[in-house]
Amino acid sequence: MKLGEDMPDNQEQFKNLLKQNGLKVTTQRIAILEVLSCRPGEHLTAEEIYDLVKVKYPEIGLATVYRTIQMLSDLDLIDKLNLDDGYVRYEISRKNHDENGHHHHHLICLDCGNIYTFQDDLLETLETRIKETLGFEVVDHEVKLYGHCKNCREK
Amino acid sequence: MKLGEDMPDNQEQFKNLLKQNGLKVTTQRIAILEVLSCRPGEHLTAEEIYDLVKVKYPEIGLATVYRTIQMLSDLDLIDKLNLDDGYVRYEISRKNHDENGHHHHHLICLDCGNIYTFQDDLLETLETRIKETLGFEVVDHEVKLYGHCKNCREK
DNA sequence: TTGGGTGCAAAGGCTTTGCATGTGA
DNA sequence: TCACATGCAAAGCCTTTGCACCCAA
Repeated sequence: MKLGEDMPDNQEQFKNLLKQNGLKVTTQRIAILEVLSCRPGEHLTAEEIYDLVKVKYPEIGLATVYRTIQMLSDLDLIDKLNLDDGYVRYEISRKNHDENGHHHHHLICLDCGNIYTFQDDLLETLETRIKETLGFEVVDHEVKLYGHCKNCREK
Repeated sequence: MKLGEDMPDNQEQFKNLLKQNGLKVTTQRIAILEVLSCRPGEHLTAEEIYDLVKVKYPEIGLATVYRTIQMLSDLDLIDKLNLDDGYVRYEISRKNHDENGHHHHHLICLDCGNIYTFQDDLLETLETRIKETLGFEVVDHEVKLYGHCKNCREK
């Protein structure tokens, strides 16, 4: 996604979504979504989002960030990622680019901490098999793969 | 695993592991491991473990439970499971039954909250492919599948 | 105008830590 | 004996909540 190209569309969509849900379009909400939209693939904590929004909008409160994050999550506009380090992280949803509505997967480097993402439909087979054998119908999944990234392995 | 059958072995192994690591064998540590060993497949929070241990050992403190849990996790004797509900859950590790050292996967029912587990090596293929294409070497993974279980679907 | 939104500070809730006492080796 | 372990309570830390003020519609 390029800045100033898809972004305005994204914002319009967001505004409409708010209105459709009886929510108000506020400067704070727009600012928070913008921060996340400008950083696809980054996984920001609430505090990090707070600090980034404060650059352009110093009056914002941390509570507003938490409330907005929750709202964005409810609206499926952002994805949660929990790395068990005490922070919950968020990134703009890529659902638009993923027909089946599934989340992408994360590769987490144990050495440098970088997070890489990838799309894969391999789990489709698995989910079909689970439904047939266990009667469990999968509607969503979260996959985290831990290991050593290319850069760290070459060092 | 049956009570009074594999359990003593498990305990002996545990005691040796403690000694090997310069740690002391205490009543509390044995009691906590026992509670977890007797409940394979259950996913207990620290508080739940605390309550269960208190039945046989009422003097134990919650801090000891937290400290022991951390130790058991470091020794790879228990697995962590985070369902993002504010609690971290623990279960006795099944690593012994899993040659490659990988964790099993979790099926989480969105209706009743029950957690089912399954073993699968389908990810092997995926991990090989990831190594070939991205140069990322996977050493561990965590897979959570959310959906509707058989019981809930039949209702 | 007016009900939802915001900012600030206080409260919550799980987990960790400090410290004096206890105990396994 | 003595270093490690435990219990209790206090502190930490991320997140949520209460409330008076504010502002989008």
